[in-house]
Parts: sequence; C-alpha cells; structure tokens
Amino acid sequence: MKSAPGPENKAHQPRKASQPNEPARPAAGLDAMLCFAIYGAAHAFNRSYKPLLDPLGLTYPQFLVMMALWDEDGQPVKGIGEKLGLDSGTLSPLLKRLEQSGLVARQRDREDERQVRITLTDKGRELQRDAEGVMTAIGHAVGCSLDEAMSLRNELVALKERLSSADE
Amino acid sequence: MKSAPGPENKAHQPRKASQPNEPARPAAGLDAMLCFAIYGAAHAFNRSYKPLLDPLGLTYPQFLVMMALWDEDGQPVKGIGEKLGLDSGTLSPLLKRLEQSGLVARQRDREDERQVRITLTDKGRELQRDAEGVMTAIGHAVGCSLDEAMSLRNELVALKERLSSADE
DNA sequence: CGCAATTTAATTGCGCACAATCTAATTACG
DNA sequence: CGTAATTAGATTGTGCGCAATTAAATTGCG
Repeated sequence: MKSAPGPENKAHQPRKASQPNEPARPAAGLDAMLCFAIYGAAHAFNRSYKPLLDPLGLTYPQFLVMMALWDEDGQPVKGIGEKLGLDSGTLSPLLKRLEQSGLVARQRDREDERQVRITLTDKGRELQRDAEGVMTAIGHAVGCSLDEAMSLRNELVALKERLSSADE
Repeated sequence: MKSAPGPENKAHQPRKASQPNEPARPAAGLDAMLCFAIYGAAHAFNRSYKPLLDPLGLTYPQFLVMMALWDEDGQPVKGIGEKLGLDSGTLSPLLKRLEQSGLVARQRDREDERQVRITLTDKGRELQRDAEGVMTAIGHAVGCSLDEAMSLRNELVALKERLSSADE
C-alpha cells in the first residue's frame, strides 16, 4: 500500500475547498487521517507478528494474553480483560482455545465461584523462552531507536486515555 | 482501562533482571509496548466512532470505505483494497452490506469483467454531509492540536511503511 | 434473613480481517 | 492462435472484538 489512502487525500482537499465552517473542517479531516494511520499501523503489526507467532501456534491476541499471564500467573478472566481492554465475549473463546492447546488451565475460584482463574501450564511457561526471539525480531522490524519508540508509545497511550475519557 | 497493561509492565522488568543478552531485550520489550499501545489506541478509536456512526448505520470500516468512495467514486474493489489495506475477503461481504443498505451499487466493468466497480448512490453521496459532524466530534475527542495530530500521524505512517518493508 | 441489585463469565449474534481456495476473465508467451 | 500464467473478486474457514443476553454467584439493603 504505497499510495496515500483516500482518507488522507480527503483531509488535504478540504483546505482547498471553500467551506462555510472552515476552521472546524481541517481539524476534523486531520483526525480522520490520524485514526486511519493507527488503523493501518495496527494491521501492519498484525502482519509482522504472524509469521513469527505461527511457529509458536499463537495468534497475536493470544500472544498478548500469554504475556499478561507470564507477568502475572493465575489471574481471573476479568483481570486479563482489564489489562488488555477486552471483554469476556472475546476472552472466553480465546482462553478456551489456549486451554485446548495445553498452554493454560481454567479453574473456578473457590472463594468466589463467579471467577475463573487462568493458570499457565508447564508448556505455557516454557513458551516464554521462544517468545523472546519474537520480540527481538519485532524490535528490529520497528526500525527506530528505543527513545523514538518510547516517545511514540507514550503519545499513543495518552491519546487512548483522552479518547476513553471523551466517551464519558 | 486505567492500569498499566501487562506487556508494559513486562517491558520495564527486563531492565531490572540480569539477562545474558540485555542489549536486545529492552528494545524488544519496548517494541512490545509500542505495538500494544497501537492495539489499544485502535480499539479506543473504534469505541469513539461507534456511537457517532451508529445513527448513520455505518461501522467504522464501512465508514472508511465510504470515505474512499467520496474521494473517488466508481473505483474497482481492488482500488479500494489498496487504499485501505484490505483484501477482497474483507471487502466483498462489506460492500455487499453497503449495497443492501442502498449506499452503493456494484457493477461488473464492461472492459474487464473481472473488475467490479463500486459507485455511490444518491443516498450514499448525501451521507457525506452527515459524516462531517462525525469527523468534527472525533477531532474534539482526540484532544490535541492539529500540529500534534499531524506529527503523530506522520510517525505512524512511517512506522507502517517500515514494518511493511521489513516483511520483504 | 430474604430479596433486589450487582458482578462474573459464558453464550449468541454480527461484522471484520486474513489465509486458502475457487471461478471466470485477461494477459503473456511460444 | 492456443495454452499456461496471472489477475480480480467471491467464497470458505477460522479467529477476533463487541453488543446484548443469560445463568449462576455474590453483595447490598431493608
């Protein structure tokens, strides 16, 4: 996808057109570009991760879940959901598949039976070692310095926060 | 989602741990953070767009397709796909639904019957007016200046390009 | 204590994204 | 010209993400 996408072209054109509320339009058009840039970058990351995660038998969202569990084993579905911004509609089947792959186990919490705790199996823990190569390769594919990546990351996190609070 | 997600915590921990290949690990860890920040921001945009697009009867991907068509009406499926980075597996059913909504028409190209050209209906063209309010509202929700949004957009487009070329 | 309200995870339904495959049309080449 | 190779879009299959709903468990309140 080397050509500028439609939304971006659209954003530049309002500047040339004579519009009644011109101050509002350029800002809105630019925002369309930003959201589309994020859309495109997110898909690009998915495509970059796929060949690396295929040998591990993981999809990218499953990889994120595994990372959350490597960080904190045994947390309930709700905890994983809060960390990843996903609800149980997404997580339930995803976790089921991870269980079927033998990477995690799902157990009802004894003290609160509404909760289902997700624990890593031995196989699931050992997979963390293979995952290191994945992140190294992605690090190279990103193609910028650590500081630049960090700066961009911080801006995106701030943007996400602003979008989320604007919903309220 | 106010707490730091697992991948981000994971990224900070390798710095404290004594690892044999420490120069590679922080970069890879940080990249995990960056990809997750994009994942989160993309979802946040989806959530921000939904209440605005629901009254128009559009989903966010459909909205992007409409924007591409408002910019250039009558292009073939392949052209839309190139602009949005989507293949016919995604676009075919999506365009069918837009056709069923009466917003577009799909016609076989007379000169090359493999191609299907997508044209806006009157209803589809008029919808552009309603879409202006959507982009204004999103512009406010983004919550930063035009220059900042432009700068962030440029970095993301560059990142996407680098990721895409690393695949080759 | 009893019951309404809330919480948690699972399920249903729908649209999206992509790999693989298929069908028909077009192009390229001997 | 005939045929292999390629192209374009549709289809099949799978996993993801979310709204709405459901069932069971827990909490809150009178």
